[in-house]
Amino acid sequence: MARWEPDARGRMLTAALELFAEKGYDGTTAGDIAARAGVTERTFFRHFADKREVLFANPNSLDEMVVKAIAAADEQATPLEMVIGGVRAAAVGLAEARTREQAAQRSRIVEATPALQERELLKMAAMTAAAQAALAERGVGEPTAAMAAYGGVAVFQTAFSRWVSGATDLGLPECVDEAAATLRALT
Amino acid sequence: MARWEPDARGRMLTAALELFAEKGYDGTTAGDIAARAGVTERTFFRHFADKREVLFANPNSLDEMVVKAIAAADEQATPLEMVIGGVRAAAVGLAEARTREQAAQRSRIVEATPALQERELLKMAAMTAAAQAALAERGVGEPTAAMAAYGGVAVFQTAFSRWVSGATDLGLPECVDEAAATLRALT
DNA sequence: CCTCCTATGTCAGTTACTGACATCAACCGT
DNA sequence: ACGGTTGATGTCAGTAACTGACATAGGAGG
Repeated sequence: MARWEPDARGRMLTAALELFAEKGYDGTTAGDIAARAGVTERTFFRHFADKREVLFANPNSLDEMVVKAIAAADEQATPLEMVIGGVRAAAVGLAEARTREQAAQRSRIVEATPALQERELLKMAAMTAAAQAALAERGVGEPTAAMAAYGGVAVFQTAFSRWVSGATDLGLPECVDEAAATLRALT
Repeated sequence: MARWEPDARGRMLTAALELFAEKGYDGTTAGDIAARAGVTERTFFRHFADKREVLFANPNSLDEMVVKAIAAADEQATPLEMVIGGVRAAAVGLAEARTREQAAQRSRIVEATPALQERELLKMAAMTAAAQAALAERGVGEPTAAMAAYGGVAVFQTAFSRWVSGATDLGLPECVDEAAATLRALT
């Protein structure tokens, strides 16, 4: 018999989601989450760098998918097309990992809490930086790589927001296509 | 004679900048800043919602300038051009308020501290939302307004980053023009 | 001269973290 | 089988970011 119940991390993850939904992010302490998961607060902070990270603990990071897709993109594609292809791949991955309702519930929590919005924005900025670096790897010059990365991530954010809003029946990848078309129409 | 020295807020502002430069953001406590400004920690938190806000306490908010410029934009302009015009106006305002060296020093502090990056991203997101709302006011439809706002803010961020980097002798507004040209060339 | 207003001080309390050290099942080599 | 090592956890004390409640006293206004 194991010394402790297995999958402490998983228990904390679900406990956190439950508690955030019940009492809100600010209304639940790290100790609350730990208690419901049957561990101590100290253990919580061993698994998550801070309280916010519980909501951002993704095994299959979107960044990686974006980077891989950019690295594998067609030589003929423009930088913007490469990034859009990347975020589309990430969208496919994300939609496989979660149902829209799961994503929407998480989104509701994040949108209700500035501290969580900040963290989400930081993750998006990391994705932008990763895309930019991947473009540089493909030989895209500096001001262009930055702008293309921003554009691609903007497409992703717009698409995601529209997807979870329920304003459409489209899947997330199709929302990406839609947002990409909007971006192209801008100029 | 006044009961206290006047301009406590201003003293805290400069004390914070000094201390962050001397000991780093994480190395200075709110109490340190208050002490150097000759007030108590409690007073610090009465003036600033949290420790991060000391670095983001701008009297003339960039958002306002962007919004005003969009409201005043030429009827013929495309949504993207409206936002770019807005961030250009903000760039002019910012360059009037601070020297490049001041902006660069502040940038160094922010870039060295994830917590401050998050806050900066939140401010940029607020600017995006403000621009989007201003576009909506001008009758721009939803997916387009969001993408145009993202694009314009991306231009601003790229321009600002290039300006403070010292890689060019251009002024901030000219960096905006440059970044805008890069964005237009993307498609 | 009295009164309210406002900026500040004081103090106690909560919560997010962090470091140091202890514990003990499980695993690994002999 | 036995002993040493490892790794995930517990325990505990401490720091720092805030927050609420209440006290204080100059200054403005009647």
